[in-house]
Amino acid sequence: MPGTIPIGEFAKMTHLTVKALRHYHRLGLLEPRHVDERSGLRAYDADQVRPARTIRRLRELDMPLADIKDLLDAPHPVDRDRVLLAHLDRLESGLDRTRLAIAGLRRLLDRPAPGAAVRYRSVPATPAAGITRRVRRTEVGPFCEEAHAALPDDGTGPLGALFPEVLFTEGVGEVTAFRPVRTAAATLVVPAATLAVAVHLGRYEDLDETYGPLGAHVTALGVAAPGPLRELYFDPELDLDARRTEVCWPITHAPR
Amino acid sequence: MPGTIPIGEFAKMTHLTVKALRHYHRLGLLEPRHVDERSGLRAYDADQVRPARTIRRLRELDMPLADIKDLLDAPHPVDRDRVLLAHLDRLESGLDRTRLAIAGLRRLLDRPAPGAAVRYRSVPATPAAGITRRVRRTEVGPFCEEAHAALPDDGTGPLGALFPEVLFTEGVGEVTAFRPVRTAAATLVVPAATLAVAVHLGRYEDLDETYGPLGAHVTALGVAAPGPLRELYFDPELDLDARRTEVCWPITHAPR
DNA sequence: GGTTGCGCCTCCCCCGAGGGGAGCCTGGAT
DNA sequence: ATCCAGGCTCCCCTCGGGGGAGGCGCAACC
Repeated sequence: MPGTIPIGEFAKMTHLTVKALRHYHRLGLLEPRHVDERSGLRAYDADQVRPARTIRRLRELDMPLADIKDLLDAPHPVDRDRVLLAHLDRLESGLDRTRLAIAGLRRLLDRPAPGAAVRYRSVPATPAAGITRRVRRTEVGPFCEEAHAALPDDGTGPLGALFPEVLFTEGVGEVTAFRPVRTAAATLVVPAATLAVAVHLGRYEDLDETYGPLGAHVTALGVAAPGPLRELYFDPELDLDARRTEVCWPITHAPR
Repeated sequence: MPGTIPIGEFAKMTHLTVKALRHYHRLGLLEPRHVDERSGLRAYDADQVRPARTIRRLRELDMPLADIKDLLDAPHPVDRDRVLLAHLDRLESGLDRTRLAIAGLRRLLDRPAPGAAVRYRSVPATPAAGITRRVRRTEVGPFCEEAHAALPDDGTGPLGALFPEVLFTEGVGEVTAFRPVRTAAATLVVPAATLAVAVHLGRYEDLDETYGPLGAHVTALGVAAPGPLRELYFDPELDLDARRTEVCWPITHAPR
């Protein structure tokens, strides 16, 4: 006689609420062993307690239900481990993010407004090897790292990236990671521009600290121009805190 | 001339999306310096970049917008620190939760089904000192700890708690933390009951591992009875992993 | 024989922090 | 004259359920 445990009893055994159990049923995550056709009453079996407990533990790790489903459906323990490890990686990077945010917050509270030394520069159109992909702003770091690693280097210039304005206004856009190369090896042309440039020292995650003063400077002078922003990375191999990055904001002309 | 930076420009400076900025405006979290009455166009000022960055950092810490508002509105740095520390505590406890979940998951994957040794026992109505409060299941641990610390002890019996069925089925209910005392000092009576009892060794957070087999046992015998479940805590002063807890499930009668 | 009341059901709306997109307005460039 | 960029509002969607309304069937109680 399959399915003998009513949902309320099952809830007590698993410490999952009735609401949650019905939700998991609807999603096909944990189907009661038997559902009465007339009344719709759910009936569970004792051997479903373990999967239910697994779900509960994974939810305590904030794993999305879709991933939990994948994990439970995976027939092979290897696949399960893969999903699990992927999630633990996510947790880990969330932790990193938290640590960085705390560090940034501390700087924000401790220091007064830093201000930025801004220079102006006109650059010609430059042939480069590059990779373009539509990414969210939160994924820019990993994308650039990956893309830059895949680019050739013939010593023509530093690594860089182009960020369209929509990336900032809408949070997603076509980012181009590039490195200048001799014309023969180029896959794209970094457009000519007149730029206001500020130097950022430190982690890439803290670049907003330089964008603020730079942008304020540019708009205060009324020389802001449309077009993608760009960043140039001079010491990607150095320690996180020692990296020098140029942030370049398009302008119509160098003031005065 | 207050308010000169349009929202898109401000988004580039702060790395907040236009959507997010409008959302913060609606909530009164970050009001543009100026809003055109006719067109509704928002205009920000350069000195709003810093508060915006603060918001961004706090959001990276998953602080709720309401708390961020409190923090920004707090005139006194002491108040700010209080809100901030409270949030860091929350993060910390979230981390604890994660660690526990990982440990529980490991046990779940490593060990086969543990099974539970179940005994039966009838207990008489017992006078006790107790505290009752409506709590969510996730807050049961802190509540019991706090309540038990406030209860008198005359050596009559071990600490315990009563959990109504709705606590499990709906996730919230009136929990009673108690300790048996001589009649004169009693504030409530723990009701008489016939109980199926299983012993749990280890952390309170892992008690569901004992509820499962115990409940399965009880329902398999068909002797489940209505009424609150109870737990008795024998070694609350021992190390987390060494604590002995009796989980008591109401039954109609001891089988055979 | 009513009438509670429990345990279960479905259905709908709600949260938080925005994302996605439709549809409109306005100003500047072509 | 037309197009587009960039702004606006409004509405629906996400995810993991919580809260509650309203209904069904069964058991116990008066």
